[in-house]
Amino acid sequence: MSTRRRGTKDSATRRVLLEATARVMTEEGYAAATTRRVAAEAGVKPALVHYYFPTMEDLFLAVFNDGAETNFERQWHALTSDRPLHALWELSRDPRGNALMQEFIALSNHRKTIQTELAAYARRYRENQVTAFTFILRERRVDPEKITPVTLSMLLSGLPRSMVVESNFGFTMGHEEMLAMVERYLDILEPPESAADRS
Amino acid sequence: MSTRRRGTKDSATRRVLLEATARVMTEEGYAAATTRRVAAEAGVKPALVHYYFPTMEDLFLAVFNDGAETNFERQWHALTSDRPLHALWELSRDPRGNALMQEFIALSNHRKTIQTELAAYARRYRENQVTAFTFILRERRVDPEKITPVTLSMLLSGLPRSMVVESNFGFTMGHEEMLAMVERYLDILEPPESAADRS
DNA sequence: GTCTATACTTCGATAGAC
DNA sequence: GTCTATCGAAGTATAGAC
Repeated sequence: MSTRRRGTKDSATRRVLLEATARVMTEEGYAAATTRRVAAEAGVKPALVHYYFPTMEDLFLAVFNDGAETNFERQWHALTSDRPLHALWELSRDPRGNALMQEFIALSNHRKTIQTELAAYARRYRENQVTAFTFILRERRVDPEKITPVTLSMLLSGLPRSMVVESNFGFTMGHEEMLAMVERYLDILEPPESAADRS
Repeated sequence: MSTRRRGTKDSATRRVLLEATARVMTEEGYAAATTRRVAAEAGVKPALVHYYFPTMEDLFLAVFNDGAETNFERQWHALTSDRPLHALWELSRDPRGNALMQEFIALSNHRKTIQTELAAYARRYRENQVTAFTFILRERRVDPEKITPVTLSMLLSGLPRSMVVESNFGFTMGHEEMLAMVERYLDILEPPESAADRS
């Protein structure tokens, strides 16, 4: 992260640039997010990009943190909802939050700074889930031999993630069947109409 | 795919270029696989790359098909082994076959031709598994309410895939626990010493 | 048939006018 | 805070020498 002078943190233009970059990245891949392309998407001149973000790395990191914050908020909403497991499953199936992170994962292959941020983000995200799941599974008296908080977390995140990836290149074989199976399973852990509200 | 004149299919230089490209892609990401970088890795002049592969797209497609073939061979070995489920799980956990495909998935975001190839590859790969699993699950009398061939296939591929991705950016929280859980489960379907050779 | 020299484009980034 | 002008490096691809 460079320390050169730059625009204020709450500038409207800055926001426009962040959103333009995220849009380009999700729709055309991170490699398409060039100074010129981003500027065009934001409706400004290329040099202005470097006024707000001295290097491309600064820009990518800002976009990442912005997206991470959004994802944490969504996660919070899901975890505090009536049926956290169902809500989380739906959230993970949503291509919106996934697409951008997918690009950062790819980008992290040759940007060490992104790699560090990504690991910290993933850790916090999983920890949040594990904390919530510990309560849920304990309350449901689920046998730890069958499933544990962290394995459930990995299942409910990893599985939809790879399904979203497959959908993105037009491959959906087995998706519906998986969907039905997972929902049957989640309905056992979290009955539909809170019919099984045990003490 | 361009139709311009190019080197013979079995040229040694061609092979060197394919392997150099695969190496650069897996180690530094697809965006690093540029004409110059690949040439340097292969120890040839940049322009020679375009003699064998008129466009970068031609090169990417050739590398993809090469890797796909390797993966199909590995899959075949796993599916025809003593304990296909265990072998397949190990195969999917292997970063080697995964890393390159991961890059092509990212690349497919803005290369339509890659996208098409990828979908065809994924389809064939999953179909192979589903065929084998149909026999295995039927033989084991597994309740289709619990797991079906295609869902098992998705689990045994998607889960390790997202674990490999996480490992790549240095995040392994829960991996060991998941590993232990899956192996316990696989041991039920495929007992260790073929102790349960029924019928 | 194999490789090199080179054209042309686009990249990130900066200096300085407004 | 935004724009014009421009730099050197790196990108793909081609024409033509060997």
